[in-house]
Amino acid sequence: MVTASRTGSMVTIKDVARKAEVSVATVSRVFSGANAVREETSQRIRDVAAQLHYTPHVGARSLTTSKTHTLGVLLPDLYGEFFSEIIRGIDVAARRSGYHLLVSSSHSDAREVDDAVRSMRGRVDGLMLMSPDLDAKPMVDALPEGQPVVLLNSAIRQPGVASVRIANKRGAKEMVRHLIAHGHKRIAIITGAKQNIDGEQRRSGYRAALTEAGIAPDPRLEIQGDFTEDSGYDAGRTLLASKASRPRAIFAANDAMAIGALSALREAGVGVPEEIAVAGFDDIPTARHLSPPLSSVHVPIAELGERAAEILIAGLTNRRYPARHETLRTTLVIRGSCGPPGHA
Amino acid sequence: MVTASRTGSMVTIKDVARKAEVSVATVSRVFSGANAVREETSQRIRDVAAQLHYTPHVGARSLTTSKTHTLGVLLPDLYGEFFSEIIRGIDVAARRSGYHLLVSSSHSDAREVDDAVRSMRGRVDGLMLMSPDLDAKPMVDALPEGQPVVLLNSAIRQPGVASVRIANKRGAKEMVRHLIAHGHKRIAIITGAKQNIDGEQRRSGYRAALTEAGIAPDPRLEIQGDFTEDSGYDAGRTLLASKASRPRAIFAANDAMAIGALSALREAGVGVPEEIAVAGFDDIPTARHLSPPLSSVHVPIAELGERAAEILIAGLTNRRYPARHETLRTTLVIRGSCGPPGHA
DNA sequence: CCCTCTGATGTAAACGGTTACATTTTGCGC
DNA sequence: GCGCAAAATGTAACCGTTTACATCAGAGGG
Repeated sequence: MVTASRTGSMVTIKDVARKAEVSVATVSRVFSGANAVREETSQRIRDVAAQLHYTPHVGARSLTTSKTHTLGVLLPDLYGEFFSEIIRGIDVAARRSGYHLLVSSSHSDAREVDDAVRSMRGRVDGLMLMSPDLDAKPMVDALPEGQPVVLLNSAIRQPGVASVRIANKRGAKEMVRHLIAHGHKRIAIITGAKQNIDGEQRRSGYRAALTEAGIAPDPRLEIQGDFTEDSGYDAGRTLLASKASRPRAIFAANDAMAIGALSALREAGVGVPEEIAVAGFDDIPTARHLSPPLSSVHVPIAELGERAAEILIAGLTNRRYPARHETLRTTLVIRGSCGPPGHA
Repeated sequence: MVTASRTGSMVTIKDVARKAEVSVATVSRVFSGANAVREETSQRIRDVAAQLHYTPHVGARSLTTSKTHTLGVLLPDLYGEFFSEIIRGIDVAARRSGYHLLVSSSHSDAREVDDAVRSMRGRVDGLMLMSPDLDAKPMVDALPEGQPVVLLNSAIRQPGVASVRIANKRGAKEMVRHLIAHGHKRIAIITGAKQNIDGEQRRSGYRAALTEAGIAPDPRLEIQGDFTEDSGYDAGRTLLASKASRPRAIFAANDAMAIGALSALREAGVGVPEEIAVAGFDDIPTARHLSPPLSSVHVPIAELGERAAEILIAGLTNRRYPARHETLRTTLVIRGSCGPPGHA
């Protein structure tokens, strides 16, 4: 077996040029798809290249062309179905246009985001930044001037910066409306992590629905959660404990917390939905396998990533493509956990 | 607001050098952590750089250093909890050592893998390739000579090529043994996709357990699935249909199919586990929320990715690090779907 | 004072490609 | 065969860094 002279000493365009007895320019033209090279020559070069196992060095190429055909993805975390779906959506759009993905996770503060962004300089053509924290402003301000970027589920909405988000408030409002239509008045909410824009907007939708129906929001029915199953469980127990103000329905700001709450109810022997109806948000795959199957607000997560990538790529391809702001609609998914089917 | 002269014309090391009235070499030394630069000079350069918003161009740097501090990840797909967990595990190990991740998905045949590998030339220091197909050999053969690589869940096990895998056979065997210990003799299996190494090994473990217990494998009890929930559902119906050979237990080669089978059983009014016990493989998060909670073989997915990354990085850091082959143990997770607790 | 040595900085050649421009071939009409 | 435009190829500068080597200034020894 023929091995390259030394590991790591890869064959370059020069080696090919020498062996094919042409200049590097000609070889380059063959591989960068330029036209003006005779078929005969082209073939010879291709043969030599194949024989030598030559592969163009993409890094070097991008240095001159200043195109990397790579998209940077900055996520706060990589945990759970939510992020994996986002990435999948991004990947779908990216590969459709021949882009690669450079992913980077756990960016909690502006400092870390800045580091990540710097470390991507010269490696990506554009960035997709997910910053669900309410104080995302500094992160965005820290971005380099001309950096093409699309924000995902971000609290901020700057004129020049494209963004894609979920219609959280609207979705929450619809779900709570549905619960109200079932005749419930005492509806509790398990809120999301403090400082999280999604959680905040969902809570806001919850309140709006109540107000709309003339129901005064009761602070005792708003339990602070943090999007984890455990916090949902705790919240469920808290709600059951208060005899005086026990709710008839619980709206959790995400499915994980709804699952936790369901466990608490089951443990306490409380019937769902007969005694207390439960609904979640996100519609993760697990939701429909629970018993009772969990009603939820379906979020098109993959689509969120896909649209973000599409917008970014559009802006890359066509400079002076306007910075769009898109909001993706959710859909209500009613299952057994919030009442008998066909009741509302 | 001061904008760079033109979008895309980023500030380079030369700009900093000029403004700080030093040579580019000195600036470079400051940013690449070299020592021999006077504190006073260094500070001045840092100030100018900050003022100019200068960030080193990582791509250019890696051209000279031939280090990219990036790991390439090639996956067959990006769908589902399995892959997201893999990536998360890889990410954990990568970021711990300061590496970035370049991910690329949907590689079904050798040709696509080859394309992806080529497109990563010069962009990554090493590769992690997941190729669960039985005919993965050509993909591996197509890899460039000196390319550092770690194989994930691969069918092949070449001397020079590091790999990390799951103890599929052992895990399956343990689960089937457990079912046998429950007194079951007629145990069916819903197998994984043809050509998939994981599925094949799990089936093999199933047979081994039966043989070990002196039970002759019955071909009618081996139903071909493809890892999807739908195929599990179909398999479940098929198994119920055959009156003569209806099984007492069903072992699905993954949880998604077990979920499908459970639906089929529920639909048919068959009691689980009283009439038919069910067990899966993978132990996805959903498993414990099913009713009855699904017994499964827990696979340390994130750990799989993490170990792969660690091995790759070790090989990168320390050339002549031997090509390791690791096999990760699974653990049995017994829940309600295969019998009353404490019965075996 | 001069010499040598050391530490700080500059010079210029890589790294592996692309591409404007120059130069050589080729094909074609006459 | 000649002239000329078009096609094919070569030359060399450049992309933004790093780094071996050269240079230079100042310190210390004699």
